[in-house]
Amino acid sequence: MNDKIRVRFAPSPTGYLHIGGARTALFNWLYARGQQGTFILRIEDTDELRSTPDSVEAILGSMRWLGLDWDEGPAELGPDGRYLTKGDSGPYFQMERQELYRKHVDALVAEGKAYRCYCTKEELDAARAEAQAAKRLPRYSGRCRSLSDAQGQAFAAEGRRPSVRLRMPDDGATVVPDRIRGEVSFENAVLQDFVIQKMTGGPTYNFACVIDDHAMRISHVIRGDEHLSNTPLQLRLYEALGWAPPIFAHLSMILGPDGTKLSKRHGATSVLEYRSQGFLPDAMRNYLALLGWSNPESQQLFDGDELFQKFSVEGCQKNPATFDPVKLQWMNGEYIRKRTGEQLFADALPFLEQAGFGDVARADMLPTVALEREKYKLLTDVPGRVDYFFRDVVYQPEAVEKVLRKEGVDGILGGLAGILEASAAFDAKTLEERIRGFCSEKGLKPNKVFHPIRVAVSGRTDGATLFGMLELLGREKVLARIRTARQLLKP
RNA sequence: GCCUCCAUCGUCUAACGGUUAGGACGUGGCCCUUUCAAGGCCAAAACAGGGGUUCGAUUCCCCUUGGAGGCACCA
Repeated sequence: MNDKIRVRFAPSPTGYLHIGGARTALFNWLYARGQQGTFILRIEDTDELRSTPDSVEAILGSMRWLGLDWDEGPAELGPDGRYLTKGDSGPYFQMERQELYRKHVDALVAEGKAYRCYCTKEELDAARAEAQAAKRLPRYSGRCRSLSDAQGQAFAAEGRRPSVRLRMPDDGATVVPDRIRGEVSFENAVLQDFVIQKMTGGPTYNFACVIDDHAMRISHVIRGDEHLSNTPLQLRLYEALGWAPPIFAHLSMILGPDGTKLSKRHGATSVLEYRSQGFLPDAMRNYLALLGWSNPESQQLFDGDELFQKFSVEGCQKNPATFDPVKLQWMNGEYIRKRTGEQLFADALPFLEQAGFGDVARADMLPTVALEREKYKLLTDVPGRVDYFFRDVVYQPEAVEKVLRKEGVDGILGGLAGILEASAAFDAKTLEERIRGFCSEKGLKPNKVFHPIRVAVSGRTDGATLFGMLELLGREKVLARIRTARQLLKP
C-alpha cells in the first residue's frame, strides 16, 4: 500500500450518478489502484435542501455496478435495504462531520482571518442585481468586513443570524498549479470574500471540501473542470489554515453530440440507465476511461487490470470529449464476445427473465444464448435473438416471400423432413453430412436448401449457424416447423 | 458582461520543431461464408483562420474566430 497516494470521489447526493460523475470517480479509482493508493468515497451532503437518501443509494449502487470499490470500509447494507454507515466503516458523510468544520471556522474568526457577516439574503441579492444592471462585477461589498463587536451584537439583537466569510486579498493573483493544465492564474480582484459557513451554521462546499481533503490526507484532487474556478478560493483557505494544498488535476468535461455539456436531453445520462439498457460494467469502464484519457499507443481495449496499470494523469486530455454511444455499443459487443458462455448467460439472465423466459431450463438456454454470441451489442438484444428456440415461430413475411415461396421449395422441405426423420443422430456434424448429402444426391446447390430450411425453422433469414441451430432445436421442433412451413405454402 | 479553460479526420485520440500527420469508432468497397453477424484486407476522411519566432511549424508566442465552464449562504 502506497500511503502517499490518497484520492477521493466526492459526489453530492442530489440525484443519480451521471456519466460525468462516473468518469471522475473512475479516474480517481484507476489512479489509486494503479499506484496501490487509497480511494475514498465522500458524500458531500451539505446542501440541506437538495440532498436525499435515495440519491445516496443510487450513487453507491452505481459505483458497485461499475466495480469502483472504495477503501476505508464499504458501507454496510442495513436490514431495510438501505446503506448504513457506522464510524469508519462507510463512505464519509459530511453532515456527520459538522463539529470539525465549526472548530476550524471559529479558529479562523478568532485569528481575524474570517469574519461574521450579517447581511441578509435579500440585501445581497439586491446588491448583486444592481451590479449586474450596471454591468459591474457582482462582488461582495465588504460591508461587514470590519464590524465592531458592538455593531455585530446590534445586528444579532435584530434577530439577524450571521454567516462567516473568509477575508481575501484585494490585489495580486492566486495561481493554481494543475497537473493537466499547468499554471492557471486568477486575479484576486475578481475573487471575493466568500462564505465558509452558512447562516444555518453548516459549512459551504468550498470550506468542507478543504477541511476534509486535509483531514483525509488527500494527495491528489482529481475532479471535473467545473471546479477549476473554485480552486483559487480553496487555495486561499489552505493558506489561511496554514496547510499544504494537495496536487490538483482538473478533468475536461464530457459533452453531448451537440457540443454542449452532457445532460438529460441527450438521452441516458444515469449510470444505472446504462445497466438496464444492457451494457456490461467492464465495457462501460473501458469506454469512459477513453473519454479524456489515452495512452501513447492509442490502445482501445484493455483486459482485466491493464486499465489501471496503464492509467496516468499525464495521459489526460485538456479538451472536452463528446460522448459517443455508437462506440460504446461497439465496445460492449467486444466485451460480450470475450465472455464465456457461462458468464454471458449469467449477464443476460435478468434480461431473459424480464422478457418472460424465466421458465426455460438453464441447460436449454445457456447453449442457445452462446450460439448467437457475435450478434449481440447489448444484453437486451439476447431475448429477441433466442426467442424462436422456446416460443412458436413468427414467420417474417419478407422471409417467407423471398425464400419459401420459390419454385421447388416445398419438395425440398419434404425431402429434408424425410432425411431428418430417418437420421438416428441429431448433432450438428451429422446433420451437416446428411443435408449436404441430400444436396448432392438431388443435384441441388447448398444455398437452395440451406436458406429454405433456415426460414422454415426460425421464421427469419438471419440467425445462428444452421446446423448448430437445428441441433439445439431438436428433431421434434424441427420436423414440426417444417410441417408448419409447408402448410404456409399451400395455396 | 466579467473571469478561466479548450481547439488534429463526423467522433475518441497519437504526435512532445523535420512523419506519406498514426490508431480506434462510424462510413464505403472487397474477401471469407449456409443467412446475419463476427473476422481479414483496402479506401475516403483532420492540423479553425491570421500574424510572428525559426533553416524549418500541427507542435513555441500573439491576435481573431469558435466552443465550453464558472461568476450563490448549490455542490
